[in-house]
Amino acid sequence: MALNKSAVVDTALDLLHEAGLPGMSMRTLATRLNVQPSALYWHFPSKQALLAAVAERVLADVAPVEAGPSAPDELRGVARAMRIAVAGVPDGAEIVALGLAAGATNPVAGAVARTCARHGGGDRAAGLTTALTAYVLGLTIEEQTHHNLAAVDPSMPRVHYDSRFDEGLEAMLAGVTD
Amino acid sequence: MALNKSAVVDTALDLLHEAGLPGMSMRTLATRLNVQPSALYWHFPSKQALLAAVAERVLADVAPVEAGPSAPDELRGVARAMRIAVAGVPDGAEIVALGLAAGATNPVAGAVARTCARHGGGDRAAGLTTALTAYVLGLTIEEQTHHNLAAVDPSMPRVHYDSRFDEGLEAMLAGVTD
DNA sequence: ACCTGAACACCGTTCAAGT
DNA sequence: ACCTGAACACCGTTCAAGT
Repeated sequence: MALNKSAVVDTALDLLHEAGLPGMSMRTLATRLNVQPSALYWHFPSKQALLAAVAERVLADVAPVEAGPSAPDELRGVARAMRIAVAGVPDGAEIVALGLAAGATNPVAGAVARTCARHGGGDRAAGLTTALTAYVLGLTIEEQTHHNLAAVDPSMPRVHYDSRFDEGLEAMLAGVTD
Repeated sequence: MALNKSAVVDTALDLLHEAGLPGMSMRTLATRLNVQPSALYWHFPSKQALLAAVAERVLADVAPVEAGPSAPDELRGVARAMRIAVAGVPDGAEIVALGLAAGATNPVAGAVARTCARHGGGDRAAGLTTALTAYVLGLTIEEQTHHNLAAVDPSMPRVHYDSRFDEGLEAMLAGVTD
């Protein structure tokens, strides 16, 4: 049975769930696929390109947001959908940041555009997309890094990122008056 | 002349400015310091601990923000000061995210607290700190990753992150009504 | 077209031993 | 206390050669 891109991405996601990014080397990936490491380079030009493909898979799993009663309600839903997809795979936030930097299409952009079409404020769509995306990725990168550090050093204080995420999101949506 | 922590951090920052994170290995660092790689492990328990110390140095360079006429004005200044410090060193955003995850004190927290003390809204101080910090780091990580990719593949389309940063920041401060 | 085998040029980290 | 020397167990990537 021949190797192909999507089988490689599948197995990469398996390894990520088992041991995170440090456990997913081109060599462990090749071993899992019963192939030599060099075989992967026929399908992907580099590990970064492979990770970008993983990022696109993760982004494809961002749940669509149905129409809501207000713009803040819908945008809250968009941000949470992005966070759930990205936090669902170990080191997923870092991988998705790489993917977006490499030019992957950001599903938040379309969702924000639809919200602005329904509730107005289309002139701020680009800014809102940047703000929500960078916020979700920034906080989740910190969270997943913290998780990796705490796994090695259990004396580290626990931090509750889910409630911090909601707090920060509400502050963003509320804005600052004066 | 004996080695010490701050000399190691100094030289690490030199190497980061010359070649970014990929160019700053424990081995290149040791070579630059005329020492064996293993010598570094007397001063720092791991490379991550060393990078956390680099992060604290970067965070110490966040410029303090003077009192302004309004809360949004001050918070804009806080976010920009954070961005300037972090974007000023190659791969600085990723390093600072690691530092914060490891427990470094975030200068944005104090600055936001002072702004809330002056202009009110102290109940949102924690949320605003989380929102501004994660936003700055998230966008700057994407930017610096994009920069590293474009250095290897010059056919990549350029992106202007400075204007995107301002757009996203204004959207955050404005908030979403309805 | 797709993969093997073998190598190249690196990594972070450990640890006995020196001074 | 502070560092050397040498090793261990890995990396990503390349490339001739096979099928």
